[in-house]
Amino acid sequence: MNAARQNGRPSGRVPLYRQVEAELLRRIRAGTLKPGERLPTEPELAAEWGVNRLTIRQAIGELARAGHVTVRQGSGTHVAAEQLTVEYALPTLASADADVGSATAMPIPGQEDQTETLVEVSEQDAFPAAQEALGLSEPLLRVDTLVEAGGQPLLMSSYWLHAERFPGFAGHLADRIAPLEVLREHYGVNLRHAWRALTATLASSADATLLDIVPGSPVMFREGANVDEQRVPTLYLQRRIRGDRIKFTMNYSTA
Amino acid sequence: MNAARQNGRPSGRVPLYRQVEAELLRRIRAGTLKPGERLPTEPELAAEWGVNRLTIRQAIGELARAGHVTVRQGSGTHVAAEQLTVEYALPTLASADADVGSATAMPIPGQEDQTETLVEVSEQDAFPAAQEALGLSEPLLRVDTLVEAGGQPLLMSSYWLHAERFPGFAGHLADRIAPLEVLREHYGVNLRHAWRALTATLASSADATLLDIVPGSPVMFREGANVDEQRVPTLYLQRRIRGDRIKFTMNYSTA
DNA sequence: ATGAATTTGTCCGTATGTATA
DNA sequence: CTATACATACGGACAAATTCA
Repeated sequence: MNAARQNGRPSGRVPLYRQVEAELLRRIRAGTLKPGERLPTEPELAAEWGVNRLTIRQAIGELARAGHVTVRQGSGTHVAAEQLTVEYALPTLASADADVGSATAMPIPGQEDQTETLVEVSEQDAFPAAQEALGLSEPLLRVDTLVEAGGQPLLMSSYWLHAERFPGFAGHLADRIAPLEVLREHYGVNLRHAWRALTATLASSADATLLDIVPGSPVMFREGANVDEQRVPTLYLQRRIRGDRIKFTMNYSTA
Repeated sequence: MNAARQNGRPSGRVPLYRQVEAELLRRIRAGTLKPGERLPTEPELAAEWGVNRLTIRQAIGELARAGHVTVRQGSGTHVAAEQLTVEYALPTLASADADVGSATAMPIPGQEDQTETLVEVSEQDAFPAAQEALGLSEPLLRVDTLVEAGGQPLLMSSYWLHAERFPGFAGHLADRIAPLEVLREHYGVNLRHAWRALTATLASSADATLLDIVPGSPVMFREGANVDEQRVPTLYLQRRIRGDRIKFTMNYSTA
C-alpha cells in the first residue's frame, strides 16, 4: 500500500491508467521503445508500476486505439511500425474526378504496391442508406473490397447497385473490380459524381477485423453516390479509411 | 452460475459485453430507449443481464465513444440527443480559399447561431509540430478558440505564430479572433494557404473536455500552414472537429 | 505434428473516490 | 448534507491464440 495512492483514487488528479499511458507514449516517442519492439507483458508492466493488470490494460487499450501499439493475443504488444503517412495530394481541387478517395482504379495515387482485392459479393439484406441513396426499396447487390499497401490494409470499400439493371454484373468482377469501369465497358453506362460526404467515425468490430485494427480505432468515413447520364442515382458507395495510415494532404505552395 | 456461460468465456463466440452493447444499440435504434432518456444504472443493467458491472461498463464505453450515449458521473447515462449533423457544403471545390474547414471567419457556412470564443492565449511551451511548420525553434504564441452551434461545441481551433514578429498581437484578439483578418488589418500582412492535411484521430482528454465529448471519440484532425507574400511560413494551425456533429459534403449534382 | 508454456481476452467480486442531484 | 451514479482500482480465475521446444 503506497501512501501516494489508495484504492479508488490516486493522490494526484490524473488517473493511474492515464499516467501509465502517458509514460508509455513518452517512451515510444523518445525511442526507448522502438517500432516493432515488444513491450513487457501486462503482468510485468503491472509489477513495474505496482498496479493492477486491469490498469495496464486500460492504458494499453488507449494506445492501441490511437494506433501507437498493436496488441495480439498470445503474441504480445508491439510498438506500431513507423506509419508511412500516405500523402494524398489533390492535384488541383478543381476537377470533380480527382476528389478525395475517388472511386476510380487508383485509390491512393503514388502508392505503387497497393492492391485491391475482392472481399465479398452479396445481396442478402436490406441496407437503408444505400436504398435511400438510390431511391429503391428492393435488395441491392453489394460488393466489398479491401485496399492494401505495404502488406497492410489501408481502407475498405463497399458499393451497392441495382442488380437487375445490370445482369451478370458480379461475373465481370473477376476482370476488374472498379465499378465505374465495369459499367462503362460492359453496359455502356458512364457515371459521374452526384455527391460525396466525409466524416470521422470509429471502427466497428467488423471494420476492425477487415482493416486489422482494434475496434474503436478512428477511421475516415466517406460515402457518396454516382448518377448516370440521365441523372438517375445508380451507384452508392462507402469507404472506411484507416486514420492511422492515411492523411489527405493538399499543397498549394507551388501553384 | 448460469450454464450458458462460465467464468472467462461465454458459451457463444461473441463476448458478453459485445452482446450487451448490441442489445442496447438495438433498443436505441428501435426507439425503446429514446433520445435524452436515461438508461438504467450500471448496477441495474448488470442485474438485468446477470453480469458484472465491469461488463456493462465495457459495453457502455463503446456506445459512448461511438456517440450513441453520453455518460456523466453522478448524473447517469443518457441516450444521445438527435445529432443535427451539420453538413458542411463545399461551395465549389475550385477555390483554395473555400476548402475544408478554412481558417476564415465562418467555419461552418449556413449555421447562423454559431459562435467562436477565445479559450486561451499562451506562449509557455515548445510545440514541435508548429515550430517545424514555421521553421522556428523559438517559443510561439498560441491561440485556442472554440466554435459552438446550437449550444454545443462543434470544433476547436488552435493556431501558432511568431509573437516577436507581430508585437501586440494578443491585444487585437479582443476585436476579432480570426488570425488572417488581424494580420491583414493591423500588420498589413496577407496570408495564403501553403498546405492543408486531414485525417481521423481520437480525442485526447484535453480535447474531450473542451469539446464536451468522451475521450476517445472520433474527430477529424485538420492542420495546415499559411505563408505570407514572400512565401515565408507565418501561421500554423490545427483544428479538431467533432465527427459526431460535422459531415463535410460535396454536391456536384446541379453543376 | 503435438503439447506445453506464454500472453492477451474475458469475466467475476469488491472497495473507495468523486461528481451530481 | 445525503443519496445516487459513475470513475477508478485491486485481486483472482479461466479461455483462447500464439509461440516454441
